[in-house]
Amino acid sequence: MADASLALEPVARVTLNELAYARLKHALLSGRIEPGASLALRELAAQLGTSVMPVREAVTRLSAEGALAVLPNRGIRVPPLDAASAAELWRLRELLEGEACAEAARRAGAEDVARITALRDEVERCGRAGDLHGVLEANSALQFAIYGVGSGPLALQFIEVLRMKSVPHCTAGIRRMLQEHPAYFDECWANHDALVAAIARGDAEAARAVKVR
Amino acid sequence: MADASLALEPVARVTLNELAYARLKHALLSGRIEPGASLALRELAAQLGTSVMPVREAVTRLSAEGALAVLPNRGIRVPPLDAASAAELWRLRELLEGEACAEAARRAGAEDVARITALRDEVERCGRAGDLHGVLEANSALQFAIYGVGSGPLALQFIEVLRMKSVPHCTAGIRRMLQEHPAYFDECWANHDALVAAIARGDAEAARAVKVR
DNA sequence: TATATTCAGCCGTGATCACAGATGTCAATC
DNA sequence: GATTGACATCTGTGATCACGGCTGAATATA
Repeated sequence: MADASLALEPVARVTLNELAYARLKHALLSGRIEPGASLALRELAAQLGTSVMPVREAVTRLSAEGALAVLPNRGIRVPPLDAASAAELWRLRELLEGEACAEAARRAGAEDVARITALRDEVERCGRAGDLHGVLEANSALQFAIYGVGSGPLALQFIEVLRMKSVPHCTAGIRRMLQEHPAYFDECWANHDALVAAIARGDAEAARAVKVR
Repeated sequence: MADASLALEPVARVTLNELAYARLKHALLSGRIEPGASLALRELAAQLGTSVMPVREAVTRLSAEGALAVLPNRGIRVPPLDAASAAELWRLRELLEGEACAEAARRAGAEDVARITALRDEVERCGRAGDLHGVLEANSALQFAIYGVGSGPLALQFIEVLRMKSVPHCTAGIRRMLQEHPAYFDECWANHDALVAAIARGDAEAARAVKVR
């Protein structure tokens, strides 16, 4: 019998459907899919270089999470967001992301704070450069870095779903603001600063109270 | 042109994959799938009378939600729950279900309270009869009736996912308790009473604080 | 010219087939 | 008798095909 003490990490078996899901999720979270756009299974499959099969499962999953909507015979869209759903979405985001921030404040060590501070600077840098895609990407990285400190994978997954549902509807507004009223974002940077400061001094309730998007 | 003022509800287009999902979800929530059991795509398809296709998408979705786990070439199981995941699961359930109870207490009308009271009685009746399946089913109905009062579809969906992940691991323990220490459940009925009473008098914080499972 | 109709093309959904990996049984070997 | 080897079988994954439904542009009709 072979010696089992090597403790080799098993090779990650990543299926094409997971890959397709990750690709679409990232596109959604970084604001590259707009609410108006119409996608098609076969076209996405061609872009990924696979058959429709993996894409179909990825889309089924995103549709189940409410991040995409499949219109019977007419393609795939980002579903519209009515006022009631939007209100619930924000309430849940505040509940879950607030709790995650509080937990991060309770548990963050010095190295966590340093990493988070660096990411905050990156967001602000992209913002001042007027780089919409960069802002969304960096902002997402910042927030998930914060949530990752105190929250488990399950909470992170819920937050991800909530963000996938809201980001596409915010992108256009953010783009306009970035072009027309860049000064508006000073308030955002101030909120970022307040959140990072609250985490640094371990003030959970202050961290929960800050509203960052 | 036809008169459009009839305001007919569009016919629900329910696909087989949604149906398969609903069937599996219900089986999970009512404790009919045990953590040890091994399922197979083709067997489930045969039970549903369809091809593997719809079942595959339903399982993909449940696997994405963490309610089922797909082992590469070895079948489908309820994933094991380690201590850390279980702790996070309960924390999130308390956060979300507590919030939902609080919201229900704020908004419940007399007819809501009446409906909820009737369901509570049904749970207790099944419990006293030693009917495990009935308890799980009725308890699920009771809690979702409560959550449905004050929460939107998104919150309900999250709660559903959390329960799908925890119910299978609780079933065996509940069954044992029901057979060996039925008196234990008096405490549960007391909690149910406390929750219903808090909702009836609109005491949100009391409703949030009661721990019902 | 304006309206109704048809038809070709594209869509998601479901079924079926092909394939590689993992398992467990059974026989051959030492 | 214990161990190892091969093989039949069952698994999920991915590709391909068939089908009914919807859309939109071109055509026919008044």
